[in-house]
Amino acid sequence: MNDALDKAVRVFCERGYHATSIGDLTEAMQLAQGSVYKAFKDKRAVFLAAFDRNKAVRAEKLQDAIGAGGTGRERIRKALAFYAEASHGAEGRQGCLVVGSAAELAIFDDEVAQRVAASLDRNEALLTGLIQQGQADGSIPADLDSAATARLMLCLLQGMRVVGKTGRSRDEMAAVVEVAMKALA
Amino acid sequence: MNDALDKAVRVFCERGYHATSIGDLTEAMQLAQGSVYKAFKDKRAVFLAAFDRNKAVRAEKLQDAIGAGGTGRERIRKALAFYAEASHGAEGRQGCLVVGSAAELAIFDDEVAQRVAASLDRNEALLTGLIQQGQADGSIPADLDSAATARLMLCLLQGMRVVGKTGRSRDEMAAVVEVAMKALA
DNA sequence: ATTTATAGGAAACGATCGTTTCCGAATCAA
DNA sequence: TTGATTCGGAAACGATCGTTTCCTATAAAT
Repeated sequence: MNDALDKAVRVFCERGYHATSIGDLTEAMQLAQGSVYKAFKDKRAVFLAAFDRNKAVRAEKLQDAIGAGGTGRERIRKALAFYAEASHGAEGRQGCLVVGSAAELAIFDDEVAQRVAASLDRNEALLTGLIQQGQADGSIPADLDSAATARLMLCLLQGMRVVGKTGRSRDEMAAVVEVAMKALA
Repeated sequence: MNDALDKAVRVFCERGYHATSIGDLTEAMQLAQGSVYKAFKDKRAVFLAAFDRNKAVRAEKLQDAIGAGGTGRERIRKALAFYAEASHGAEGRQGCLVVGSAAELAIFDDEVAQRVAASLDRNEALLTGLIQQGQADGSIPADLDSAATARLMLCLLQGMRVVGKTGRSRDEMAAVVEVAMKALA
């Protein structure tokens, strides 16, 4: 089922919610229409499940990317690099489900809006934690505003995914990461 | 007609392309269906016209915001503040047509993709110009990578519009701007 | 005043969508 | 082998969408 949801995630990323038909989903998930409606109440339920699945997968990959060791500064760089990697080439063009959901559904679907906000808040909190770790281990100045800096990083990450939809190169995005590290001065 | 297109822009921002019906457009634009189809070939043509109209309006407001005088550094700050202002409260929730188009249409509509890329490129070039002006007037270090820094600013601006959809306060966004200025050190 | 052009608005079209229902095939238990 | 249960897939539903057409009313022009 998770495999099928991963396929659904890709379709929803590429086409958005309203432009993906049930046929698109069944084709991508390799399930019959009957099976889809047996497993999910309706299209929206598939979307919400795909959203949650995507959130879990991306969160795990992000945790793997930033690792357990290293200074807070190094781990911040790895987090930025992780998003840079997802914001170029084919994966960049595929887009981000959180960004797409924020743009398409956040106004008219409270439940989706809540999940989008929760995803962003979670990322913001993770960034804040990394910054505070850096301030504790001395790799980031103690007088830095950790909350505002984490918020800047959050905006930057989401923006990279937007800009990445227009087809940028890995080097372009990697250069952005290097400049962004100045915010930790 | 520009008034009507401005209304169309708002609807497309809030609902996205696929979720806005012709009825939504006629209601917002205060035009009869017949009039819409007399002025535009189809819904997509309305969208493209609205996109262009939005681009012109926002570009003019941005130019007004950054002004003609001041150092490059000051004008960069004004540009960032202009986007911060658009990324909080009700206007923030309304969203950005460029971001929405990038997420929803950039993959399956080459013409829209081209316009989205052009909008981003234009903003990136404008930021690059402001940075280079700052390097010329001494308000920004000469050894700074103007291209990469402008790209970072572009990602940040688009990201602010994404995060702004979840309802942030003016102060939160203003604080991001202050931190972002560190990238010009 | 008559004609012409224009905009508004209703109606109807084909198409597509999400959803439900139904039936045949396959799997597994007894 | 028989029976029950699950799953795939086709068909059909009502609804909605984008689009076209047609008719009326208003205003401009002769």
